[in-house]
Amino acid sequence: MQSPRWQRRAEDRPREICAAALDVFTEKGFAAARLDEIAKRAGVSKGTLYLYFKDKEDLFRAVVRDTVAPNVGALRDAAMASELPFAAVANMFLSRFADLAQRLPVGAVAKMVIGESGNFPELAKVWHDQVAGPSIGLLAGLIEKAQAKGEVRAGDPRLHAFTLMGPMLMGVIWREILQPVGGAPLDIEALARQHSQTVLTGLLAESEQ
Amino acid sequence: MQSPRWQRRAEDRPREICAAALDVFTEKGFAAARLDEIAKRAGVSKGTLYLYFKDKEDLFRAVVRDTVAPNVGALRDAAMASELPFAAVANMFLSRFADLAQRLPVGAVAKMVIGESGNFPELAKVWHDQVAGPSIGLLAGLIEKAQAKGEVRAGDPRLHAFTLMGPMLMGVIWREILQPVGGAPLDIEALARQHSQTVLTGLLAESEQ
DNA sequence: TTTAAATAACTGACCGGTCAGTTAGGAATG
DNA sequence: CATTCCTAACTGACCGGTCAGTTATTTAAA
Repeated sequence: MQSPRWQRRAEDRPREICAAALDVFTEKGFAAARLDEIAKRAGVSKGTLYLYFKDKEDLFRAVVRDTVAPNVGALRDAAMASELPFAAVANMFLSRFADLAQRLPVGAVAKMVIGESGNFPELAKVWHDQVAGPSIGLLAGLIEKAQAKGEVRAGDPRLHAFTLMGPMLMGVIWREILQPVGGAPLDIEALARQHSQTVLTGLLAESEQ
Repeated sequence: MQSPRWQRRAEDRPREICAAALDVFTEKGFAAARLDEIAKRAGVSKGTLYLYFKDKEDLFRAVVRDTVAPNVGALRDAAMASELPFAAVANMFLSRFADLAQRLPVGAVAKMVIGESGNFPELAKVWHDQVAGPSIGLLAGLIEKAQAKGEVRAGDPRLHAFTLMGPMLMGVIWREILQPVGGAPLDIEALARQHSQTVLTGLLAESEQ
């Protein structure tokens, strides 16, 4: 009595397929990703993909959306505590981001969005409108308020936001792209800690300022 | 008396083809780029591509190499003046990078390397070994020296280098990926100026430190 | 027994790469 | 200076493999 050749699992399939697709899409990019490969990794035949997704593009979008969606709210929360001193908020924001980047494939999705931004402008748009834009905007807003209270030095709040977030993005990309080809390992959490300390009070030794 | 259907220009062809290929590869990525499209933009027939390049992959590598190569030395020079105070060196480094990013398609190449890093690991390796690694290493070295002289505060020099360069990378990516889909325009030079000021002496107002 | 789920064989468009043929334009000749 | 010859440079139709998407068929399970 051999086990059945396959089982009907309409509930789990979409998730499993998305997971497999995320792997392949991030490894190869959209165009070079093979549906046969995705099906194989999902433990399913190619035809099955078409039971749950209209076509390759539909699957790609589903993958990005499902992986991005959970992130959206998480960071906003970190800024709710806007009564705290700016230093504390910035600290919290950075460590929250680092935590997120540990558990979710932030780097992988970023890589996909960057790599396919030419072929899927609306995908880059989703990323901008729902992730990067709001995050930067939020930060810039916080910074502006803190400036009004005299907590943060003068300067374009948006550029300050880049100063704050840039190293984290660079860290994520380093891990995703360069670490696999021999780049020295990078501890994102350590980066978040040291960067938040450094950026707030300056890279220069106090005696030099 | 009509002008000839084509001209023999063996000297210029490779450059022209590379330029066209850079455009198409950065727009579409490697897999989605069509050789017919590249040939068309280079004002040449598809067969001509094969007179100068072995195959699509050879062309791709040539494009990346030719575009990356000129950059390699440029930044190193900025650090030669290592007798100057660290603040001056950092300033020079950042503004030099911004200048470079204005004139060369740094963002476009970065996008290509990131997007195709899965399919061309050795390309990511070239980028790491010849561009990112040395730059970070150079910066980290400078920082370490400056720390020894008491100019720069304690902390992992490499992480400090991320703090310094991250925002610039983020700026380049923002311009390349998000600005075209509605992201607010970003002035890289302004970013370099403000960031170098800010990061050296701290984001917090002096009264808060 | 019915039907929804899944498969595996199939199709056809598309595109990287080839190559037989064409042309520009310089060199040799008168 | 005109003419002929020669070949590197170039073209574009074509071929064969690949792969997204379809369909006829089989099977699990209600």
